[in-house]
Amino acid sequence: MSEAGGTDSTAAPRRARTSKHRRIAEQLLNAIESGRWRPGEQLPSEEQLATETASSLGTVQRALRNLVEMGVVERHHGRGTFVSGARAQERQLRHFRFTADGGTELLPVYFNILDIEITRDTGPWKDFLQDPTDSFVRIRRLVSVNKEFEVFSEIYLPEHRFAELATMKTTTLDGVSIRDMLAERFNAPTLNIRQTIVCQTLPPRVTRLIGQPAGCSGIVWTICGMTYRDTPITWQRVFVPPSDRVLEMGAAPLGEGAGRR
Amino acid sequence: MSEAGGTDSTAAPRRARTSKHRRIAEQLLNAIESGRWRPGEQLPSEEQLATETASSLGTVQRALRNLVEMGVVERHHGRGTFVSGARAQERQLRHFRFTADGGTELLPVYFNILDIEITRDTGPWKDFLQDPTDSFVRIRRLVSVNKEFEVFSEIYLPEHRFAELATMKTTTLDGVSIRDMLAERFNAPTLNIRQTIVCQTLPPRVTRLIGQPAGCSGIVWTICGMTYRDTPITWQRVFVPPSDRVLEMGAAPLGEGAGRR
DNA sequence: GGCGTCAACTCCTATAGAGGACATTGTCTA
DNA sequence: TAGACAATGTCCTCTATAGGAGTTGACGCC
Repeated sequence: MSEAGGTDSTAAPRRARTSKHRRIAEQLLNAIESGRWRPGEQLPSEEQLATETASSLGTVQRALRNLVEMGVVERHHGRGTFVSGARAQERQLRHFRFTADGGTELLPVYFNILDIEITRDTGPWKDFLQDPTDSFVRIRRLVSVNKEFEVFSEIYLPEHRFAELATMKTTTLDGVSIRDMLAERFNAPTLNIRQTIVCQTLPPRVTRLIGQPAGCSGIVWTICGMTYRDTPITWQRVFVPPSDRVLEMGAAPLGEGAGRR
Repeated sequence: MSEAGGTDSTAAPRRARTSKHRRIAEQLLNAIESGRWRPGEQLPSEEQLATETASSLGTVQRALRNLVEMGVVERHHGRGTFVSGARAQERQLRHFRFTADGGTELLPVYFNILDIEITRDTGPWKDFLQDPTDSFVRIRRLVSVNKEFEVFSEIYLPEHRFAELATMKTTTLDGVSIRDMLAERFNAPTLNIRQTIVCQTLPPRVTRLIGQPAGCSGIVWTICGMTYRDTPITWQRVFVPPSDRVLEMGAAPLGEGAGRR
């Protein structure tokens, strides 16, 4: 693990403030975050990590189990431990999706980028994203849900980390999930979210865009996205017009066996 | 553990289909579910459980850690392991709450029961609740959010388990959180939920009740509640009129250290 | 009574080791 | 060539043990 850089942080300090398995998890998290292993790549084996961190197998296993819970890595019996990729769709689905009635059928969604710009506008995103320069990348999109109705979405990201986005051609992002792209190209998977909803009259600029009558009520849905270490990365606001289609907000199943019956 | 009744389910079967720590967790879950220990009560110590289940400390600890994640028990260093009570408010708050803008200030909520009845009506709740007799207890309430606006809520519960509810005086439930009551009186804490929202014109019967103009749009919010073993217990539909107040849908933090920075 | 000390009880962390189960790969045989 | 087989690498489970750390209550002392 010494490649991870700097002093060996698993060395027991004079007065350990955290447990060893936490330190190991923390250290692996650092390495993954810094791109030491890319999404989909395999981590060293338990045994190897144990010798590298001078700890026993059980301790390493506990650290790894913890990372699994956080959604950072995946473990496969007999194969190995891998950095969770953007392909971990189940986790994405967990967050939210549009479904037909009953929640059985998942509706397809098509993205269409309007613009990508750097803005210094202030708003609720400023407090959440905490960009040192108070400058943000804003992506505005029209999202078509099953070609039945449209939804307007704007995403704000801290410029100091995602400035590169503003230089990208909008066409390269068309049809792509922003979250997948952040995970793959910026090593910033969305691991956790906070979301709020409000029912309000939609602003005229929005109703015009999504082809709804002026003064129409709708849902204003705010999604704050966080990556490793609960670092805020996205502040997204989605304007949803009235419709029969159901918006499903998935809750995470808890515990090892919470999913099964 | 032999008090838990029946054959000792921790005995290793000829061909173990699950791991021992899972069996232990399962068994403790059964005991808690059947009221062997009430919410707030203390479980036997790790050591005692280990001898009772003829397993080692580490195995019992793993089972207990699992139950903690599922929200079934709480452990306190130096004190013991306790069945999670309805007082585990953090878990409740995790689910959803109304807040003032910014999500900082939590708005108080006042319940007012309209009626409690047994119904054989069919609807989406039928598929979810799976009552063998297709009979349900329905509780309808008016909920005042900070005395600013009102919300209409109807909850359906399977009759075979909650028939007793229909015999209760509405006044005994006034002002009480249904979820807390289910946890305390029926030993059925809400451990997990699935929720969906739709923006639609509210039905006239609802707008009349909550003092909104006819034809008014609003959020129809459906919350499916589950208890131990993901057993469905509540199907709730809430009608929320337009307002500036924010509905916050909490997501569970994942992993042991997901909360900290 | 108030206060400190101590013992008992609890959970928490960590170790070393054994064996099992699953996946992959390469080799050998029919 | 196709299939059986073995070897290897990996995670998974479980055991037994040791010590540390937080909590509580009893006891004795001032």
